[in-house]
Amino acid sequence: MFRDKTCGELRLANVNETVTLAGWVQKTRKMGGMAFVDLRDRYGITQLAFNQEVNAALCDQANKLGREFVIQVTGVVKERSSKNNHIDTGEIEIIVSELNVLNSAETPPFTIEDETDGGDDIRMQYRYLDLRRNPVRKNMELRHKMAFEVRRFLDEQRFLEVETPILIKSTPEGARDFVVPSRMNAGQFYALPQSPQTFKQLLMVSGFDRYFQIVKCFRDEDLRADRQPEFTQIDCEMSFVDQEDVLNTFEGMAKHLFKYIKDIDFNEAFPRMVWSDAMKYYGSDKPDIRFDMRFVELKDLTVDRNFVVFDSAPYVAGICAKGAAVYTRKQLDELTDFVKKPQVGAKGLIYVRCEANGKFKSSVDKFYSQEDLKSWADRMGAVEGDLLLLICGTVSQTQKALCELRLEMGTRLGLRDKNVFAPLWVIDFPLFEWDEDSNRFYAMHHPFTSPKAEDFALLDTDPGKVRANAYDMVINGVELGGGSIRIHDSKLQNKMFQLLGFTDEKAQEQFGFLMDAFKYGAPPHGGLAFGLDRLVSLFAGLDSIRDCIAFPKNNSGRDVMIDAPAAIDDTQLKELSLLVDLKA
RNA sequence: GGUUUGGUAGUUCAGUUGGUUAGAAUACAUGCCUGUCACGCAUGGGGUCGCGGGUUCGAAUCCCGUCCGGACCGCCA
Repeated sequence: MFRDKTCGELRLANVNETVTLAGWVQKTRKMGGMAFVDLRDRYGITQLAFNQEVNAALCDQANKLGREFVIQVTGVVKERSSKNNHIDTGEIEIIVSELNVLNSAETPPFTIEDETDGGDDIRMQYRYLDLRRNPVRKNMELRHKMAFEVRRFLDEQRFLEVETPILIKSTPEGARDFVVPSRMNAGQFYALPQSPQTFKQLLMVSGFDRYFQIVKCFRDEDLRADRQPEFTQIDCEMSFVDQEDVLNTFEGMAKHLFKYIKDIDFNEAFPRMVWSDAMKYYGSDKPDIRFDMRFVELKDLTVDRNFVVFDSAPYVAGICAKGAAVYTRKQLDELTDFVKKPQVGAKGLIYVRCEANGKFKSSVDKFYSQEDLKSWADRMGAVEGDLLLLICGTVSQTQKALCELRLEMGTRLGLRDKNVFAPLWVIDFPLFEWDEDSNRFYAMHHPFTSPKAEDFALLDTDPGKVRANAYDMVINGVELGGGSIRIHDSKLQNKMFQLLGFTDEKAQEQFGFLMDAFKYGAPPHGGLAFGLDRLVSLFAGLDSIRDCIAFPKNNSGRDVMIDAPAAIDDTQLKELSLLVDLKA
């Protein structure tokens, strides 16, 4: 046995016990006649004490230990004469009688401490060392605990975890597929699943009733702080349910996680917001409702004052930043620069300060009277000390820019506390999205999403107006999960494929197996999928999902530790019947 | 594909208007130190200033190209 105790568990109660510990050398403090070694494992740090007078040879041996050496020690637990209340084991230390170096270690390229001196790049290259650090390890522990609680909750709800294949078929809709060449079927390719969507629907046809899977999904798209090419979904599907059932079940799961992970009780039901309102008031389908600052339309109050910018814009709207009238010219210029960044895309920013005695100071005083400005302020619910920020342009441009500005102001005004959680459901998404480039409709969610029954008639007349039985769970402006009630009727599914521009042949080729399955008694069903990585990073207050993934990819989709992706041998290529043309 | 920002010691960074031998902190090594826990003190080693080209008497610094990171837009049913 290498050890009988861990480095995190010894207390005053253990004094005089003889124990054996094993772990890594965090730090040595050489005091001449004595030496202290901090021994670290997953569970904590325990101080080892050595004394020249007690055992000179052992003390010399301790003085030779380097950072991250792996050692095993045996000794007696003693109360410290000077205690350290910063660590759990700070009241005791081990008077070592036996020291065994299990393995030496080269000096690591960065410090293995909570506040490391290593940058992101080097930490990723030596991720196995980074994972020794408390903050990273704690994220992995949280992830484990959350996945565990998800399984516990869903098991109690009689969900069945079923594994679905990773090597499947490429589909043209949606994200780009990662593709795997088949050796035995020359010239043919598997695709890795973007989600187990069709399989979970088939499981409903199989009568599995309630399915879930914590599963890796793959999308070959550019990365972001909250997007990795391979990521983990909590994928769920239920039969004989309507939208209300699905929402209630998974609101229950979210509340379960908040309760058992963060000890937060949500007594109220999560608010529901229809998609059109989310866009109208927040300019986003994933609004951060930790703070209000809703958009207010002002077009009708701004016309006919010879201000061409507003007069020529189809849409004028603003937000009211509470207490921000104190903003200086410099700060306002910063905000103007912010909205004019190409990523935000506004042409400019109009401000109105609500000053003392009902006076207004604005960047458009030349065009608008105090009464005009007051009418804006009144509609926006502004009071003395508030700052109005207005943007104009097309509806979609303005919504996007104002959304970014709203979030920026929320951050600046300290309204986005990471310890406050504001969940909601966004519902009634449009079924279709028009794509200008290809001049056709795309499914906003996916082609299996059912239209709302009351909008059936619009399918033929005005497909763009059809609403779907689709929903997203949004917390603090993060889309954590989404799903829909599916189509379970093969005729309706055929119609959807038609509207999406599939020929019968193409639909049969791509999804024939699903259409066939629907002929054999498909139950009404629906479900959703949560992003586990996002859920964990939200709970941990992380800036990037990378921090809760053990071995993540970098911004360019590379694993810098194992240096993947990489070229493969010609023999491998030949086996796979592949030719590489880098110029193509 | 685009916007933006960075690359200088093992690591994190500073480096002014182009000008002497490129600095700091930390890590590392050596010595001293008997209650440290961010131990302390002293000494020391450590640099292809990402790479290539150009301008110049002179380039870490300016210009062009290129490679590699970060954030974001497009993209992500």
